[in-house]
Amino acid sequence: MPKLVASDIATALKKRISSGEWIENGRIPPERDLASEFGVARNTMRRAVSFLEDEGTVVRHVGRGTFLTATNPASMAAVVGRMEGTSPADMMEIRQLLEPAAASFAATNASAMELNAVREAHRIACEAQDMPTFEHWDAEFHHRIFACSRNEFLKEIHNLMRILRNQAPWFEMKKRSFSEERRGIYCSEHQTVLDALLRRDPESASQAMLAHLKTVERNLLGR
Amino acid sequence: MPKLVASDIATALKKRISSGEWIENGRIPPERDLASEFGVARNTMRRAVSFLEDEGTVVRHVGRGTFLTATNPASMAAVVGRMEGTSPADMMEIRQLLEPAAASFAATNASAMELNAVREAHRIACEAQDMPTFEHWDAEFHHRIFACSRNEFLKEIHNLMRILRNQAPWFEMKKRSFSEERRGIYCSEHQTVLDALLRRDPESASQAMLAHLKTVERNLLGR
DNA sequence: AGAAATTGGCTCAATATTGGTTCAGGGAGG
DNA sequence: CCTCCCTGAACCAATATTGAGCCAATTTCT
Repeated sequence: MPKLVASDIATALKKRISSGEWIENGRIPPERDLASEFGVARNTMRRAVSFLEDEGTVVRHVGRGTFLTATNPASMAAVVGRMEGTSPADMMEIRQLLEPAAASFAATNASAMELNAVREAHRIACEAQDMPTFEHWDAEFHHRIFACSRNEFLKEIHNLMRILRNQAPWFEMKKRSFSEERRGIYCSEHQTVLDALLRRDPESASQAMLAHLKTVERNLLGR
Repeated sequence: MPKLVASDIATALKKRISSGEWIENGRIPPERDLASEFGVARNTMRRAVSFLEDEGTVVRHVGRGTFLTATNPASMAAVVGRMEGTSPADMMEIRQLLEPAAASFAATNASAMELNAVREAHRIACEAQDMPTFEHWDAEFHHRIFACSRNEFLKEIHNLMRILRNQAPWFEMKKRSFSEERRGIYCSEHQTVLDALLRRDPESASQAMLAHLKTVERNLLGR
């Protein structure tokens, strides 16, 4: 039997990590525990963990413990936290990437019932008499298109964008950029998108959505 | 068994919350009760609850109790929760939308230093002797490309994907799909992307990245 | 209205956990 | 014999948990 050296322990550790066992809190057991579990001295285990540390797989803090990088639950919350500072310009850029694709997916995947829901949101938005109502059904129109994209991840990203858009920097911006004329333009552009969806034409749907988003961006960011 | 720390309690709490046990009043038990139930001191439970508070999962009122939030932060947490169930197929679809764009942005926006960082990650990945190391620097390569895309929102979405990819359903899949031959292919594809970035050629960078992602998807989902 | 109980907010000293470091010894292989 | 690496132990410094007490806001009971 080959002798156990630190680098062997390191690869054994990596295997354990890959097994996902410690993913939960992103924290791996104390060196002393690991050492006894693997049947080696703490010194050896320390050197093994040091390999992982050099690789960047792991970070250590005196008194706190050793943590997997980019996996701890706090990081998820941190991501969301940082997202709250997203600039409208950045988000609009990404919307122009995702939303035409969502429209394209919807054109091929949506059920008749789902398309009806999209049409309904469009109709109510067009008939809305005040800005909050219009805005709500405008958002709903976009949301329902994502809803029939058949991609859960895409849907959740849109939910994120939706939440972010209801926060501080957007609120004023939307108010500033709104006008009766623009509402009319939005409605007709939505109509174009909707028509493409009903024709089951992914390419047109994607193009129409992109055109619409460019209009929105122009109004919002004032170019 | 490793010691129970506040963050562990926090994740345990989150589980209890998402199990819907306290949904009725939207109120969770007093700290003192929770502390004794989980077998920790009140101070520790307080710190655990503070995590949830920071995340916005919960609001506290002196004399009244602690309540689940029905507003923005909670829905944000819900989004994150639902995202954890994202299927690899869905995510790969979105990666193919976002990552070529990131590469394209990077080609035009990256500083020379940032490109060096990308090259460095590529080099280490190519020289890696074992799978975890390769995987780490492979991920780092992609991450650094996003890092110089100059779009904060895009970067954060990628952070999300990165975290999700470190969770359960992906682990086996990655292990299954790995082979020495494939590693070689990935390295050469990365090289193509890197070359395009260094040439400052957005179009080629985007195409190369897309081609790479299609390879990854094929290997991962087994077509 | 007023008293009592409940509940979160806060502080503090004592204790425990955990990574960081060092050192003396032992065993395997050249 | 010498080198290399592991073992075992002790101690340090950073951080966390404990357990207790008191306060302030709120609710509930009298």
